Amino acid sequence: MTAPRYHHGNLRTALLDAGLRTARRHGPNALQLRDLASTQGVSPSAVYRHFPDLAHLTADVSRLAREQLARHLQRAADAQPCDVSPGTRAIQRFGAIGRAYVDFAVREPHLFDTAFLVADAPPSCEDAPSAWAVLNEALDDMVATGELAAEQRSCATMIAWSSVHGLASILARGMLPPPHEPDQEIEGVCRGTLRALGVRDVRPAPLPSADIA
Amino acid sequence: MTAPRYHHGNLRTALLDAGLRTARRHGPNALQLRDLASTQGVSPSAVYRHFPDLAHLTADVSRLAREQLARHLQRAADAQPCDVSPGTRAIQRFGAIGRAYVDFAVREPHLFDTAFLVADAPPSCEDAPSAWAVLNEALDDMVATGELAAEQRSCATMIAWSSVHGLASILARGMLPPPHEPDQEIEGVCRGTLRALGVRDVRPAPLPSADIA
DNA sequence: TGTACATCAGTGAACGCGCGTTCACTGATGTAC
DNA sequence: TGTACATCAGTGAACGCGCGTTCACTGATGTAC
Repeated sequence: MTAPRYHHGNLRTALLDAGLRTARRHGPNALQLRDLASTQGVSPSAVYRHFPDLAHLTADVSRLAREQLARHLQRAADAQPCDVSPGTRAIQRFGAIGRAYVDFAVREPHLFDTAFLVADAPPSCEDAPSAWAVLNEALDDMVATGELAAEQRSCATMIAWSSVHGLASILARGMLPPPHEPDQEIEGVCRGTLRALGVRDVRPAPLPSADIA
Repeated sequence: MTAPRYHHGNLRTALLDAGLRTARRHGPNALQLRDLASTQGVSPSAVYRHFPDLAHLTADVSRLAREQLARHLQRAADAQPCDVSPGTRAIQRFGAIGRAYVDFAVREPHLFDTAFLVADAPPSCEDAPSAWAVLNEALDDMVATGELAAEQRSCATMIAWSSVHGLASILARGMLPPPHEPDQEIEGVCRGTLRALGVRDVRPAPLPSADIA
């Protein structure tokens, strides 16, 4: 146990991490300046050494949530097997990303909400990694391997993102009237997305469900 | 001008209407009990004659927002021309509903947020009309006219709802990095949805943009 | 190597606010006889 | 047709709370000479 020191040493990062934990457990509305300060054993005003106000802190917590999502997507894509043709692999990676997106939302609904909250301030830097980039790289790979027609490419980002983001939102917020079978809905939507893009129906290999946070 | 009476006469409805206006202008987080009471010239405690607490009031405002959405969808479907074959008409109605869904979200983002907020209490009654029902009737019509294969029917609701809800959320919350051309994204996603469902690519007739609220 | 000093990163008390909710109450309404 | 009375729908004051933010301050750190 380290004794509490006058200088925290890493307060900014510690506040963001604590904010991410709070948001994950209780949703983005639970992000409170005084509360976060107290989790670090620090007075409320200390926060103002590192953030102009709560809105900016919140915006960065939101960004961290998006980055976690992006890493989750990237991991899912990278976990796909290599011992298949490049085209098949590209499709499998794409499918894995879509499923991981929904998986993230279902398993961490508060974090998903946090990632896409409407912020009152801009984040302090750009998303790194960026979920948007992960998706687009996967689409580019499908074009490169000839699995996705080039003339479909410009609409493909929105077609894929919309369907998967919509499904994720619907499931995460419990908007579906029961009875429903989430796994079937997910498969149905993912296969539908492939048809929308005119891509072969290849399913990704199932993954061991890795921890998210 | 009617003089303020001791008995309001219609306070419950008036509070919900005021709540809907507030939510529309400032978002669901702006719904405050004291504020709503004061818009009706009534003391805060009067609200408790009609609602157990703010959460229940909020849940009903959310329901009203969903009902407005449902009416907007129904109007769009009903405005499609009749002088075409039943199958073509069914597809056009379906397309009109999807576009109206996105149109609602883009033109009334706060109302859209309100419609799908995660409520702490149940609404006092079921949605009437219900957007879910409007969508499913349109899909049933496409099956009835032979435009949608019966074996696609079970997944069709989620395929359609997901893509359109996702696009609506993305546009309403300004999540798309510029530059973007909303109208093109909408057309792209709607046509993609038809491909996902294996339905002929028929576009709905453009509509005069009616008032929403 | 020691020391003065600027700078950085905290403290702690207070401000001002508005929130949802409760409580004992009173004014208005409608119904039974 | 008038009147007593139960019921309904409000009032108004207060409670208790916790929030974000500001301010003058002090303790710790690191650098120049």
